[in-house]
Amino acid sequence: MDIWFDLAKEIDALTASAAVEMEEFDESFAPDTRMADPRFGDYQVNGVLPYAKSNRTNPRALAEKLVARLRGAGIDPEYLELTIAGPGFINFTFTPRFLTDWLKRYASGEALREAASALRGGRRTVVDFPSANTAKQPHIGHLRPMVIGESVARLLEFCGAQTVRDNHLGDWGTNFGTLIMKIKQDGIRLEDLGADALPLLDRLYKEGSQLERDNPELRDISRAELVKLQNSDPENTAIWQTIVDISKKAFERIFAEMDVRTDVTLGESFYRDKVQRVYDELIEIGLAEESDGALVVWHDEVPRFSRDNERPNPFNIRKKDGASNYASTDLATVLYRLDEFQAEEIIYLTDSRQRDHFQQLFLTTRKWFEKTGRPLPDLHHVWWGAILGPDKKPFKTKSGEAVQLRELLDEARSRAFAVVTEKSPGLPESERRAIAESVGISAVKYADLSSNRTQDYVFSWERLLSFDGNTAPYLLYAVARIHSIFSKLDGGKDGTDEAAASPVETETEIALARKLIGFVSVLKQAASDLRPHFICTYLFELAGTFSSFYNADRVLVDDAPTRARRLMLCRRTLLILETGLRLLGITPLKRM
RNA sequence: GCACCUAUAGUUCAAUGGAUAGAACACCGGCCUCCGGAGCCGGCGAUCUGGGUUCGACUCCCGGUGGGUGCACCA
Repeated sequence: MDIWFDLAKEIDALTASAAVEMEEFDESFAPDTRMADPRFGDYQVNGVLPYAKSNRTNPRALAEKLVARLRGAGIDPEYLELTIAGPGFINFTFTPRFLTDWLKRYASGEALREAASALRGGRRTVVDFPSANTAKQPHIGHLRPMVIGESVARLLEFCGAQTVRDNHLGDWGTNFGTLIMKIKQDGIRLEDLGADALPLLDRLYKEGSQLERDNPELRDISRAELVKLQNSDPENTAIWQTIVDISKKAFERIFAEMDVRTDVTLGESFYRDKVQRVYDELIEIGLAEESDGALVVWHDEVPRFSRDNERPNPFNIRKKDGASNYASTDLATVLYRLDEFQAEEIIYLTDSRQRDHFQQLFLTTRKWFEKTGRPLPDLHHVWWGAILGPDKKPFKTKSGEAVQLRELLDEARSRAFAVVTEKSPGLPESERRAIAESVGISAVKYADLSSNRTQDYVFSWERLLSFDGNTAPYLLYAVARIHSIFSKLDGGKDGTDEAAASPVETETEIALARKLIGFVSVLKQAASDLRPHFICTYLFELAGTFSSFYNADRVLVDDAPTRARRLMLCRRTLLILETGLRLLGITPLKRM
């Protein structure tokens, strides 16, 4: 029997093929393999229960037969034990020998990555994030797209996807009309602004919008400025370009601090000459039609997008003044990603408020590509809930403004510095600063990742910087602690040979080994649901399982095989913890 | 008004239709001459409400209640 990597998949396949050869089963049988409660085993096959029910046979007896067949079908009893429980659950438990061999087989980051790369084997995937805005200072609303997007991209890449990380910059919207109007009205010379340009632009836009609310006739001026921009008017284009450059620089600084990487930045403006083709095609195939002067797509089969609604909500792909909007550019973007990147999958990361937009985008794209004979990439919208303050309302400053990202990160650093100084007063200040930098940013990221993204979560400095509980500091500490075990051994070398390690033996060793091999299933789940919190939950549990082991079983003992296997468990825990943290976009520390 | 999301211990979060609903914080009680005490072990304590489907429901369906969000020319 091989040392399987994807254990659930192998068990599922083995069970299915055993059943195929039995007259008691037909094709409708699905093993339904899943991770089991450790009390019962490592994996469980539950599919016998519903199958027996629909075929009116005794599930327990059926399970007995299936297990007998499996025992004769290549399952090595030295590696894997099968038992039946209750009404017909089949439990699979890997033996200490298998656990130990698995740990020896998947011994490095490279080995894990290589094995995992089969999960998405080269799939060409565009990850659309973090889609920053222009003319706006980075604020807390930009946190989740960066943090969740980076982690999702890393998860996919670890699983072997070939990704293009595309920062789909919001650089072509109606807001430029307002902004240009205000800039001209105030006679502002952007080239004189220097370093404080972005906060000023942010303010100008807010003031401009307010002016429009007070004087509706200004909206026509703004609209005219936007149309001029879209028609390549040199003056407006120059203003626009300056604004975009200022914004990009500010965001690039934040990306660097947050360790967010994108491959390309193809903003909405990039598609300005590509929307006409979309209009033409959608009109030609009869998908788009005029409504109140705008060009729209109705999806009558979905009640809330249908034309006979009380409050109609069509997919508006061209405004009545002829200008494009984000629906136009998003459609052009899908086509570009298909033509240029041969995208097989596109993943969009935005907050929950854009769910309707993406649903309409996906419906429209599907009909459009079907009619024109194009392959349809898998389209996914990865969305999330809001960050709430202690009062359970959206997290804001005391004056009701959005919290600036710069201020948030600075506060994370200074709070982390205070904590690190309290815990490790002996370290030199420069090192405490460096640790605080990492702990602070990691803590903010981890808080954002550790709960199910579709839920709102409550932001609390105290909790996210705590060294107890499911937090970044706790996990970073667990990593540092294991590093220290090895740094004490002969200058970092443990002087033992893993091949000499005997099979895991004590209850706590076995529990830890089983937890470690469970990483693969968790990785798969996180990558297929695009939910990083599965990784967080797992790492936190792993750290706890390790603590129990480390407390119960002394590592540095004289007996060589025992010492070797316990050191191997330490090394592998470290490997999985560090691998997992990196998948979250967090760089582990060696000392803290 | 219509639609979507959501409701789990005192609090913050888990739980691909599976076995006794898990953690952490807080609270209470134990352990250890402890390889980093930023430790280990245990206790207390919860599925908003009413129906339904299912061998099996926190999970799926229907009706309430509370909270959030969205409803074309903003992105």
